[in-house]
Amino acid sequence: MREAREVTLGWRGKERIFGAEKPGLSKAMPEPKVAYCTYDGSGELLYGDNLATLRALAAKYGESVTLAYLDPPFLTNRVHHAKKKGKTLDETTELPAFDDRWTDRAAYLEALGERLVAVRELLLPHGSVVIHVDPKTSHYVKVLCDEIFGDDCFASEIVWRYRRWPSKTPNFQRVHDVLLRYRKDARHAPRWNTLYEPLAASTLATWGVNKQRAVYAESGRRARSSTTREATAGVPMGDVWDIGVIAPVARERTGYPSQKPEALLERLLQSLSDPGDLVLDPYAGSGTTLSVAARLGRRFVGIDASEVAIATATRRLSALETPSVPAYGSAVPSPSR
Amino acid sequence: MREAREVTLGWRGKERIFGAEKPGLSKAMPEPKVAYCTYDGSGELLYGDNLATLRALAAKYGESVTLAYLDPPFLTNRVHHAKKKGKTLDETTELPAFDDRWTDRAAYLEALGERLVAVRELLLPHGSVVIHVDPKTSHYVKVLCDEIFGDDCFASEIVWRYRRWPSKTPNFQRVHDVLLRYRKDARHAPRWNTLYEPLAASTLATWGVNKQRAVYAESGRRARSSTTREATAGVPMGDVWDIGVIAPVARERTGYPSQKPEALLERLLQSLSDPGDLVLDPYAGSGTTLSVAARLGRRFVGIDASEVAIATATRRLSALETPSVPAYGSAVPSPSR
DNA sequence: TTGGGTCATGAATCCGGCA
DNA sequence: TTGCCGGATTCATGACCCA
Repeated sequence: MREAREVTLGWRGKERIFGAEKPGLSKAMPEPKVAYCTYDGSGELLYGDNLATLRALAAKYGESVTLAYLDPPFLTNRVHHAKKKGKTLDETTELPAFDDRWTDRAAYLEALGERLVAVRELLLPHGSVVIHVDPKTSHYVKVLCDEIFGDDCFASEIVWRYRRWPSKTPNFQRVHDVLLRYRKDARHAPRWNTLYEPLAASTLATWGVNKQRAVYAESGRRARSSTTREATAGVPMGDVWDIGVIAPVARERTGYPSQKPEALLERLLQSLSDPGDLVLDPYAGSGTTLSVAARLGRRFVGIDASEVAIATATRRLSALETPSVPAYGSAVPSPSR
Repeated sequence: MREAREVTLGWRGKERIFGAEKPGLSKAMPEPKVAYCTYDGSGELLYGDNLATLRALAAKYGESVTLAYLDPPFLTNRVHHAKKKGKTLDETTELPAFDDRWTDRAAYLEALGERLVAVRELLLPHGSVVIHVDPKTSHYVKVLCDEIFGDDCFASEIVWRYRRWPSKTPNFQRVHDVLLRYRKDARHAPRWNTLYEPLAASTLATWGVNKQRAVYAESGRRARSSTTREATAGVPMGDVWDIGVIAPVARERTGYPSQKPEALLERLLQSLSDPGDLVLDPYAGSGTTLSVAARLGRRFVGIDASEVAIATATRRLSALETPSVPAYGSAVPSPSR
């Protein structure tokens, strides 16, 4: 009775997501190849279809992942290309990096749903998934995820606010992406480290850098607040993050489309995983997640089916392990703004 | 065939939304009462159920609204109270303002969906709807709206980012609401005025306050940009808005729960309506939309079914029209006890 | 008039205590 | 054992007062 009033997404053929073949049973499953492995074996990059690979990982390792970050295509119905600089500036070439064309929204959601179900199998009870989407797809993905993870496991909608060159359109400029976070198990204390942001200007002006504390009158009623001697760490980080897109000339930039800033992944990994934890990225792309994981001492597994992605990520990871080459960015956590 | 693959929300009893009785046919429809009307007749506040009232308005006026702003309850499953200050601080009393309890999510979506269908009937071809929700409900509401308005009429997801006191939670602090904007008709140029934000600090440092212009080499390739003599108006406004919540001691504050800042409504009205246009708010509450509409020279219609809301909004609107009393007269101790 | 210092209190969220 | 209620936590910000 109650069940029948659940609100879910519906389309023809949806059952495919949940009725998926069990891991290891499909004969046609191509064996994923190890494209890169760190010197100490703490991280690897796998070349192959991510669905098949996720199922193979689940069969082999079971629950082992503390944080899974998924940066799937955004249902743009286009092929995205990687830019590669030639010797001269005119010789810049483009190679197809990934294909984001779908017969319809249902096909897109089926593909993503199957992968989310497989990722969930790999999560530890205190683990999280973060799915990176845009404001056109986020709503469908959230409703789908509520069904897969349970709406009581929904933790946060994180808004990544960036700044970019404005376009001339009779509308508010689109300057944000959305990250959905789910927990594996609502009854388990999640892995969590609180990060802090700087205080608001008005707070600094009024209270300075010391902690506030409420003061109560003898009657028990609230009186004025006072400051303490103790310095505050700042305000606990919110769910709206102001992080610049990677500038066209940034050192970090690889030319791979859809590349995300390292600062974004740093925040996620620092708050949702500890050193030594296993981080998973089934849409590894240019390897930002893996690179940040390596720098922050997390173990990692990345998967991608695109040759260009594998080449880009491999190059990036090797550069990290070669001490003579400076690593990207600094390990210093950057406060917002 | 194609139809069957549409992705929509499903639940038992959903057909109610679209199969609603036609306006004017229900005998039991209570006649809405005019609770307040401006001196020149350009704005009014109606006391009654908003669904019945919207249908009555549609029958009477047809398409006439340029901007509809809806601030429905957020599915909190609680009753929300208005605070009323007594003579002494101890005498602060609470009155129930609105009831946000539902049997399930489906019931909530049915109620909202019926109202959205009725609101759509009232929109001019170049009109917009803006629905204010929180990150727990926004996704369901967006999927529902895609069905009602068509996903090609989805215009923006606006993120209202605010600052508030922190809570101790092993999660990112929730510090944003979501506003969904839809157009009535994708083939019609929408009502639109571009607003501007101040330049980012980094831009100011590099470029100063003058307009940038891209410079192209003779080959047609992009060279470095230059500044022009002309001062820039700033960056066209984005879809992430940093606006403070109404401070506990602000004049603007009425004590009504869920009250929204006037700054938020100002941005919406200025960009999505012109002076003289008709603005509709079916969940008028404390009357912020109406008050801002009156100040900005827009015509307006507000509806609410709560006595406390009607009293609060009426007080606020009268204060605006009484020149001897400073605007925001709501902060003045009310004469009634 | 402008500017700095003081005050009040909130669409929060967790946790512990008691039913 | 589970579920509800109240206490504790401690940032943000406009109003006000006074120099």
